[in-house]
Amino acid sequence: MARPRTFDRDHVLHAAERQFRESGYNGTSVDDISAATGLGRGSLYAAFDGKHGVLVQAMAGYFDRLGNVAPKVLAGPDEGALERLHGYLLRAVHGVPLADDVSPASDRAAAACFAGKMALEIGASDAEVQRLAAECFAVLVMAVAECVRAAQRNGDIDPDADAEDLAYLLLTVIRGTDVVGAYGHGPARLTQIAESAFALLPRVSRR
Amino acid sequence: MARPRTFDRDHVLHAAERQFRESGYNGTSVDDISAATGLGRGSLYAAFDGKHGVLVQAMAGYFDRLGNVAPKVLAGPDEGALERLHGYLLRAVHGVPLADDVSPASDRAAAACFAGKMALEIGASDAEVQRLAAECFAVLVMAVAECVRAAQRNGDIDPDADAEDLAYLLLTVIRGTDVVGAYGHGPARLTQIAESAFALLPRVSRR
DNA sequence: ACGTTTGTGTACTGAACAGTCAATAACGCT
DNA sequence: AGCGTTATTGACTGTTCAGTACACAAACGT
Repeated sequence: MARPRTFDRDHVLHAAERQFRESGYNGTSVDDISAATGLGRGSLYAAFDGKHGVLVQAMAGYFDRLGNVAPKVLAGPDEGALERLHGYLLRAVHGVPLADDVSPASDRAAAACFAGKMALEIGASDAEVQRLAAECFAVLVMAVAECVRAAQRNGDIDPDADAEDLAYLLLTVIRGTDVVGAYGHGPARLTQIAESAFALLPRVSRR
Repeated sequence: MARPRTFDRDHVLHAAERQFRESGYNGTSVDDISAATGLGRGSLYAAFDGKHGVLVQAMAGYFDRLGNVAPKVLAGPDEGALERLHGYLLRAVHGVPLADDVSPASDRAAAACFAGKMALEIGASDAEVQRLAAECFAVLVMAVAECVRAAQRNGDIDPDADAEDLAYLLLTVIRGTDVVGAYGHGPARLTQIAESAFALLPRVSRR
């Protein structure tokens, strides 16, 4: 009955996300978003309600992908849980888990957590962004904690350890590598950090 | 022979740092800096060469404080090294080590590493900021690694562990807590994360 | 006491900004 | 084929921005 939109909503939000990643929120103008997505200003306002709306909806899209991909990578039988955790840690540090469309040579900018970067930049003054980012993180904590519990059941991780605490710690390391990566350190150093964290997981009871 | 300046340079840079912390670089206008420091635009340009100059020199000031305080907290005899490491970890997570002037109830915004926040926001497009932030981090890595080596000499940490790797890991955790804090998590959670990291340090050889 | 030198405050400028609006284009239904 | 509905576009507006220029104030040497 009416004119259909000529753009793919998810594709546009993904392009906007890339732009926000590259320049930050305050460093990105509406014209930048327009250029990155190919949409005119009017369309952006009609479809997403302006700059802030684009950010919020781009974060929601990121959250959806995250909530689908990360638990899928981590969930599974108890036997391979430790190995899945290891793989996830290494991939997360290099931004692979979400990079369904990123070239094999994953770049640093794409690796850093989008939600984390936005939360650090404007989360203090933007409650909605902070809430979205916190939700993102909570989903990851649950997925990692469940994987840790699986590894505990399989006898790979000390059953006396608190699975949720370990999950928070591992994800804090991952978020930390985003910052360390921003300092200019290369993938080799980040891999080293991730491996060190993995190696320190409590493997057997020390009582 | 000429009129002396009426402001204290370090005090002004510190006020500007607080403003940058609160609003980010792109979210802070020169007028904001002017209001935060009490200096007029003209004085700011004459003394610091504009917004970018203020940032760079504020980061340099931060770097100086960091380079003086952190090694001082960590250096010392081998016997107390592990305890100093523990104390540093907890303080860093709550922003105490640099808070010479911050009220006892340290706030989250002041805790996050200034250099890390700036590097994540504009480091990708500002080589000078990235370099300064990386220097900051390098100083901390050296100080922490030296403290780890002291603890190893004292028999508190597994001598087979690579001290530098452990230092990178611990500092990555600290930087990670800056992001986790931005998600809105309280000091209790951050303390928990820091304690978990400390508890996982390799205490005895496992060969 | 005066003049030079430097710090300080304010008014100004051109550019960039976020957001709005009216005109146009494309589709499905009748 | 025509009409109503919705997407799309690009120009427009008022505001804010970083940076500059200029006038004034203060201190010291002479």
